[in-house]
Amino acid sequence: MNTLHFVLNQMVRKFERRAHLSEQDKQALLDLPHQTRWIEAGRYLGREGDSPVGASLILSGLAIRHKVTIDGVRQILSVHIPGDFVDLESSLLKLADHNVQALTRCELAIIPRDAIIQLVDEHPRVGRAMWIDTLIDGSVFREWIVNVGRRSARSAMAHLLCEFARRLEAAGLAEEYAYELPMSQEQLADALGITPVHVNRTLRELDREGLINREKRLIQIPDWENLRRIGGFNELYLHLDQAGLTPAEAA
Amino acid sequence: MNTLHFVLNQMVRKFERRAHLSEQDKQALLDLPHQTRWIEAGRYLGREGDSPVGASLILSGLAIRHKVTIDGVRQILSVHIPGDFVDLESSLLKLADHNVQALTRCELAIIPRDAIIQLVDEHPRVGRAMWIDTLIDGSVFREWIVNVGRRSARSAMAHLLCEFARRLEAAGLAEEYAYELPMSQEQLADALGITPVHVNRTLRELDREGLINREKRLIQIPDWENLRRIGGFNELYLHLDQAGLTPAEAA
DNA sequence: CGGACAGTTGATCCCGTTCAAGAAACGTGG
DNA sequence: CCACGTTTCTTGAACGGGATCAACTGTCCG
Repeated sequence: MNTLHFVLNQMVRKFERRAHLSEQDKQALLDLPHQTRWIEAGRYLGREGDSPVGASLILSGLAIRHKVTIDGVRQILSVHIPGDFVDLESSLLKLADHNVQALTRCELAIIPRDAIIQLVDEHPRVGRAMWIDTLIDGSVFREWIVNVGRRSARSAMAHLLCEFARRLEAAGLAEEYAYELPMSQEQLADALGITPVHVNRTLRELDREGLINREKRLIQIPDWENLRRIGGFNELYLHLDQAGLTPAEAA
Repeated sequence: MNTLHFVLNQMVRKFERRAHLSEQDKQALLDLPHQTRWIEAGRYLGREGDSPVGASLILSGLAIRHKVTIDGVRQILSVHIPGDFVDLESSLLKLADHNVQALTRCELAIIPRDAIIQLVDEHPRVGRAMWIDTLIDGSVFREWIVNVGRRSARSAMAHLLCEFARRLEAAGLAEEYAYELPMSQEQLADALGITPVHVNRTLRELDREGLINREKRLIQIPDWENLRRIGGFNELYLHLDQAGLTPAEAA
């Protein structure tokens, strides 16, 4: 089984736990017209102000959403992992309000806008499952606001590392306490709303205190409970019961 | 015509511009079972961790969403005005991930969770219009991330004031350049992720420079173009073509 | 071997915080 | 209508987390 079918089937199982899908619903999902494509790191999948063309399901690799302020400072809004839809909103909103960019080399299944609209019209339950995707996205954005708005750099960094750990694990892509974080310190800075220099100091501090171990961009968390406490991380907002896979599915 | 019918009809017209609604769709929206209720300022409509009971349509007054960090600091996530649905997510997610609180005395139409689910099942087009509501919510959250993450206090404040101006005007509730902002400086601080003391200084500075005029909590904007520039405000993210009323409707 | 980029470190600066206290506005009851 | 407690707003002084600037190190890769 190739990556595409693997991810599509994971998606169907994920959606099934959100809304009761009929056999036709499931088949319609699997039959979605799409084009699979590899995208190089750094390439844009969509730009602010563009008329969007369609949604992309990430098959492998990571993508980010970001905005750039009037004076050229970037803020990363979210990081997306395989199994995530990015730009589902672009099928229903007229203009993209942010940029979507490949963080690493990515394999995508690109689904035309019209196909999504037709699917949700004819299969309301599938529409509901996708709507829930959007709702969970919103929840993650809300937590991100708290992270950049009210947490110290140290706490925000701990929170971010905890979030990645749990999301990657829930997607069946990593063990909870060890994963690769394919972001430069500059990109982490843009995610946390601080400077790269301060990211460096914050990471070293967490490392020195034994809260994380770093080996290049591999992160290993030897003291989850304390990292969780420092970040004030409570995974409720990830809605993993509806966003992730069951442990059996992830295995 | 009372407030309820006025707001419901506005909502139907708003939704009509998002998805082509049949007469039955529109009637089903108007027939939604609900209970109208007055809520005192400060009362909670829902708390983090609660099992949600249903969505609320704001008929009058303002409501906010917020979260509180582990060390007791509050971050306001959004401010909602009449015509907004709050907690639409609560109908589809199992646990509330944030608090919803009345900012002023509020009149609400509370719609039970089951009624919403049934409505969107039987009327997919209505579901799509509501989904778009969620998507726009998400867009506003994203801009909020930029505001607390990457803008100076001065710029963030200017941006917030611009956002309120445009949203209130689009809802037909204020002229663009003058409106009441019924928030204490402490609440503004929690929205911007800064301290109340600094809110005070920031507001006075904008005032002194002639970018805003304040009379108690009335804000008047004599120099829109400059305030917009300082805030880096670009209303694209509000998706007003789908979120607001046409000028004729707002009148 | 060399050039580019990511990571590291030190010195100095500043935006926003903290603490404190006074002034104004507001609601409430007599 | 005034007295008075409470909340909100305002202002000053000192402090600190993170920014800024700059230089150096390591690493990858053609």
